[in-house]
Amino acid sequence: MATEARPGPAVRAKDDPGVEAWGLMSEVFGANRGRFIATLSEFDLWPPQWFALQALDEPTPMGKLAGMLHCDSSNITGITDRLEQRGLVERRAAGHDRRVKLLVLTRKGRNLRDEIHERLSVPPASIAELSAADQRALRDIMLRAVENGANSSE
Amino acid sequence: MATEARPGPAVRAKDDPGVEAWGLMSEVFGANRGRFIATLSEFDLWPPQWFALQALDEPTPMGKLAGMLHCDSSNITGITDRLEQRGLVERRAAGHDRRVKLLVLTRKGRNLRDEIHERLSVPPASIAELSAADQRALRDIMLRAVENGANSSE
DNA sequence: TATTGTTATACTCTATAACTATA
DNA sequence: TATAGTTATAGAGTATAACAATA
Repeated sequence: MATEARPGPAVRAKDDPGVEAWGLMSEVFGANRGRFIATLSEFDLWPPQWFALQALDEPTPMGKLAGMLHCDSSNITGITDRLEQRGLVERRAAGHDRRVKLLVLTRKGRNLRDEIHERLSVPPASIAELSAADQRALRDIMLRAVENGANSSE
Repeated sequence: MATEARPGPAVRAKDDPGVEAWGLMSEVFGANRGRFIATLSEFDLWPPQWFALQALDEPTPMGKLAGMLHCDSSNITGITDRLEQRGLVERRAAGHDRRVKLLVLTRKGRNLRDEIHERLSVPPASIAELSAADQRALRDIMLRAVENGANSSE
């Protein structure tokens, strides 16, 4: 059996622009991790608490939030407790099913979410220093990528 | 003082391709979080352990690794303990300064790092389904971005 | 004196399993 | 019976402060 006959992913990577692009994107994102953590820490938020605030665009059952955060439902209890103590979210009855509790952002929670979102939306130097043409091209490609994601099964 | 006179970041965002591009990149990355966590979990690794394996390209003082992972040195002790128990890294004397301990990947650690890297390097559908031209353009733009990052102070 | 890595402490996140209350 | 959320538990990550060994 000739192992060279059918190149594996590691070999293909060098010729595959998609793999290369994804690797470079990961690098740019990795370089941004420090600022991300530092920003949340300024607001006394742990990453999962931020993910929760960000996910609560509309009243959301706790179990559904667990799915969005890719964690067990039991964790959502604690995360919610701490956000609720700070007055950032509320537990609300669901009406149709008395087992379900809907999480809702308070006014204070919405304000905090918007403030942090604005801070994190500032692009890092690696992106901000691209030429205007590159920035526009990148935006357009990413728009198409997000469309792909929306149509994907996952 | 007219608050409308000088639009803030939130207003600028809609006209700024860099901000838009960064926001969309964040969206693509966020959508990939589930696969990232699931992949590490397959190998019984927590994210910080993976970041450590990934950072250890060469023998590295523990304090320097703490800087790379943006955490306190005291955490590196525990993370290293667990990686060392599994035979993935080694603590080695530094020679010139007997306070310093260098962390080195073992053969087993290098193999595991390469295997995981190969898995994570597969682009998500949102990127893989872009046209060949878009993938090449994205790769080229990201190459310039990474260059920017390398030249940046941060 | 200052620095490297460790230990002790306290808090948060994480999954699993057992539980309550609903359905 | 099955499901939504809680509690209990144990292991992992996190920062702070105090410490030993070394510089």
